[in-house]
Amino acid sequence: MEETFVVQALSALAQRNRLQLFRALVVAGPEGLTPGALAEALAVPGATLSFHLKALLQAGLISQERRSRNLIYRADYAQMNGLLGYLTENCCQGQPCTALPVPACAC
Amino acid sequence: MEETFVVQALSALAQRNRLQLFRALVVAGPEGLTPGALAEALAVPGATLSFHLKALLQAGLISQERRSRNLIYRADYAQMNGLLGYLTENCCQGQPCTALPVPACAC
DNA sequence: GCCATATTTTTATGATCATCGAAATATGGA
DNA sequence: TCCATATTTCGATGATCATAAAAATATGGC
Repeated sequence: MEETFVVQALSALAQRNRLQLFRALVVAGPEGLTPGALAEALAVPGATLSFHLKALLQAGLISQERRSRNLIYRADYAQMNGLLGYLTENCCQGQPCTALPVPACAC
Repeated sequence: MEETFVVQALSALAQRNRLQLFRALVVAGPEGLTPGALAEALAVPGATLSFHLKALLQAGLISQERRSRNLIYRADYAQMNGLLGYLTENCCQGQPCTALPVPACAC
């Protein structure tokens, strides 16, 4: 995993609106959510929401699919797991650590 | 875990210098590293380094201890694990997921 | 007490980010 | 084709961040 990608992904998550957005999508699971549903859930104006969804999308943390008139956003669990794993890589030079279970979400 | 803390921690990690700093401390393990060693390892001026160490410290991701003339910085593994767990909390409403192993580093 | 070393704080500058109203665009149905 | 709905892009504003030189501070040894 690229350091540049990791920084971008962490930047994307390091903001209240976007963190809530991402978590909502993580909880929603494979069905995902539309911008409309998210805007209502988080009580954020459409333009602001779109701005933040774009950031998460460009960071590769969520995906977008058109479903007729709606868009559907979903969390990208693979990227998320890669990101989490990166932070603990080579922890303690392997020495006194419990073998690092990379956090897995297999939705 | 507080959302405010999570955002601050993610912000702290969402920067190249700080990410490298944190990872270096994660790899270093319980012995930690001094600012001098870190400055040399990352090739960053002292003032810049100190600025970033402070951010990680205030975010609770690392700890500081004075050891005579040197300071020693260490990664805070508990906070890191809490942070990682937060991102996957309530994933997919519990449904089709492999039970979430929270990533553990027990250094 | 005084010096050398290690580290932090101050300060200034330029760069990037968050917000959201208004305008623009896409989509499906009539 | 034309309208209504869903969503995004544009644009302006204020706020926050990264950098690093220079000055300030802490520590231990002499």
